[in-house]
Amino acid sequence: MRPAQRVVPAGGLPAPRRCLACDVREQAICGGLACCELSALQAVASFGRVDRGQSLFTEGDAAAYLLTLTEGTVRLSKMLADGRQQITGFAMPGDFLGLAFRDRYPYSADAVTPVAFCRFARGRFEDLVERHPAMERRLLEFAGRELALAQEQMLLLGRKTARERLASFLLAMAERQAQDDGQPLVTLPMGRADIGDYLGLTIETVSRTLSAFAGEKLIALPDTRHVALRDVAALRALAEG
Amino acid sequence: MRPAQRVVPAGGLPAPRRCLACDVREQAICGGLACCELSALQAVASFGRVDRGQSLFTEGDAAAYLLTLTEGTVRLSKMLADGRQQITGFAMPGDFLGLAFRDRYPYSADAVTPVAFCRFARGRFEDLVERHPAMERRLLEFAGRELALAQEQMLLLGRKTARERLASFLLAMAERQAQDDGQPLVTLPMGRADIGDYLGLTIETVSRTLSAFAGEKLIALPDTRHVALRDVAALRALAEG
DNA sequence: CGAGGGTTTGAATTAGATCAACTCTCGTGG
DNA sequence: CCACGAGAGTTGATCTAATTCAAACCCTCG
Repeated sequence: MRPAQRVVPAGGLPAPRRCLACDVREQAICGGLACCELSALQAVASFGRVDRGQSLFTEGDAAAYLLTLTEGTVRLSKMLADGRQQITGFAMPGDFLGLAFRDRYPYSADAVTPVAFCRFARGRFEDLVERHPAMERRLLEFAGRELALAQEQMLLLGRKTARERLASFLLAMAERQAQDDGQPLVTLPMGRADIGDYLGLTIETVSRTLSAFAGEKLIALPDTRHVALRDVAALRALAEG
Repeated sequence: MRPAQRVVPAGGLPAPRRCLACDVREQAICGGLACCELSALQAVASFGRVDRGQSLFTEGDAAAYLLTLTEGTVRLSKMLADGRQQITGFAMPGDFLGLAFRDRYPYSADAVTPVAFCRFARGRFEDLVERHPAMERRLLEFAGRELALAQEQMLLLGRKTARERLASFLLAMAERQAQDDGQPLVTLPMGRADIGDYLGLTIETVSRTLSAFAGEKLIALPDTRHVALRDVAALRALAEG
């Protein structure tokens, strides 16, 4: 893991307007809250940024803060004693980090790109949640979605082949970046190593499989950070077995 | 995918006393509720049983009911088009089924042993939850725990070897059956096929690995449904990499 | 006693990992 | 401006853990 986090105080908007101006408010837990709830939330929030490669928090640390991601991509990962790691997910703008509500973070969160976030002190956030059932409902909704994703990923990791895993991954990324044109162009914010650690594969297998897909005209690889899905139907058939 | 569920109306205790007499109330979502909440919950509950091998619900079905398991073991699984399946978890007494709160069940639930449960119609349950924030909090707590378990399982499926998976599984089962004596005797309610589908392995690999553990005196196998953990420390070392 | 499920054990096969070499890109400094 | 080096990605050859295929084995139950 790289150097620790250094939270940069936000410049820009004056505090009272910040949440209302937030791009990701509707997708985030802040969405659908009454305006008094929103301002209560804003009162316990602080805004921050970290550079690519820096850590937001580390597995096993005391869980002092909960975060809503507003810009960038974050890698969530768990590690074994000997250094093998599994990425359990990638968080993107609007996602909430810290849903498990445990004393210690059960996974690490590292910035894959430059990242901006809203940070809530855990104790104050929990008090707030206790007083506002609407927030609790919203969190439960988020947790349910996460849980369904996690179960989908277990199916992938336990039973799918390398080709099926990559096909599933590309389709999931396309869906998240949802521009529903005929041939989606997916941007990969993370490198091959992170894709491998997410799919339970090695770098080499990821690279080989993508090359194979390109050879079969299922995708095109204009550069290492972009994938054009040329045959979504075939990819979907692969992904579902 | 055996015959469908047939809910047997509960005999036994008269309705008003049922929840108060329930063995699993403290572990289940029903625990820690005020007594008025408990009786509201009881009002929308019906009790049922199914035999081993029967299905409680199937992936993709409309999610009409949510359940609390009171006796027995349930297998939760997702399937690919060609029949490969991944078991995402085993539910035991006190566990709640249906946390994802989606319109359709995202996985199937099948009885591994004879099973008894409390069943709540989804709509009525959600109304109830809306009116009782304490229940919402309790559900969030359950969802957080499930999420942490799912992430742990992703690490297992993505990065652990067969030996490490089996060691982790045996320790987790021992913990769940928590009788903290020196050499825990674990009962396996499920067969080798289910263990394999849970750990992302084949029946043969499960069987071979257990035999190898027995050969190394890490465990003893008095019969196929029981495992005595003879060297917990070594198993733990294995499980953590 | 014999049939049938679940389990174990053995031999052959293979998907993906590992080890290794090479390429490409990009940023730095001579 | 170009040489250089570092990091990321690709490609190739080999190896291996786990799967697959196959054959017992061993209970339980009619």
